[in-house]
Amino acid sequence: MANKDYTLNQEQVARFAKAMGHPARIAILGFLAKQTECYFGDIHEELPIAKATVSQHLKELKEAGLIQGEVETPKVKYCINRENWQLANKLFGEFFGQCVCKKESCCK
Amino acid sequence: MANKDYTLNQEQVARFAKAMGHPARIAILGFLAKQTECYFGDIHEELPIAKATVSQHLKELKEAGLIQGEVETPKVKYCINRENWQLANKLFGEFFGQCVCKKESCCK
DNA sequence: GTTATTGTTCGCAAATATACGAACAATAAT
DNA sequence: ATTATTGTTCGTATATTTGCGAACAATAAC
Repeated sequence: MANKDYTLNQEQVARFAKAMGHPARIAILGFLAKQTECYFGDIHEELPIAKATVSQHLKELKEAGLIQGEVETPKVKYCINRENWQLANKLFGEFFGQCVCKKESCCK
Repeated sequence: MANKDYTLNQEQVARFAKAMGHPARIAILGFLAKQTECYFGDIHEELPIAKATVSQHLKELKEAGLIQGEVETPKVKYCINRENWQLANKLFGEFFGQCVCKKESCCK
């Protein structure tokens, strides 16, 4: 084992990836990405899961920084966190772009 | 709840993302992406975890299709699965690109 | 003050994920 | 045949994730 520990970049990419690692959360993000109107109820209607579960997924996405929410009593409005969305886009782009295997395979 | 179920695209993105949702696996992918020589021992040396755990992470990455391995007794050579790497790159690019929040925020 | 609406939080159960050491498998070297 | 090298698999322990219904909170409407 070498110098141990992971870089901040690796941790950040993994954090974003982990948040995106469930179809329901991908569906939520995709839904939010396509609009500017975005209430909890609308999101819930799009998904085949209970509202408690939806709320939990939203919480995880929020903690990962990919979305944000604001209360408009009695509703709650969610949307993409634009800044972190762009950061994630950049990090994933760099991550995939670093592969030397663009033209030739490594293994056979 | 609407039409239920997730699309194949959503499932695939989530599957790739889930596989990338751990710093050790991000480190492994990053390491592999930068070379054409890539034996288990080299990967293990880069990581702060036991070989059994490394082997397990490699298995997950292989099952997700992001890497592939071939035995060169007594060693095992791993590398990026070029085809799926490019697919992942494409899917993530499209995913992040679909956001309408490129120039204006949705929420305040 | 009830009642209705909209979401969140709590408590729980079941399933997965993470990590490790020990045992094992396959070959090569002695 | 023993021994050494390189990884995988097994068994196990612990932690996290996923999912749900029920209870709760915050307003608004009556």
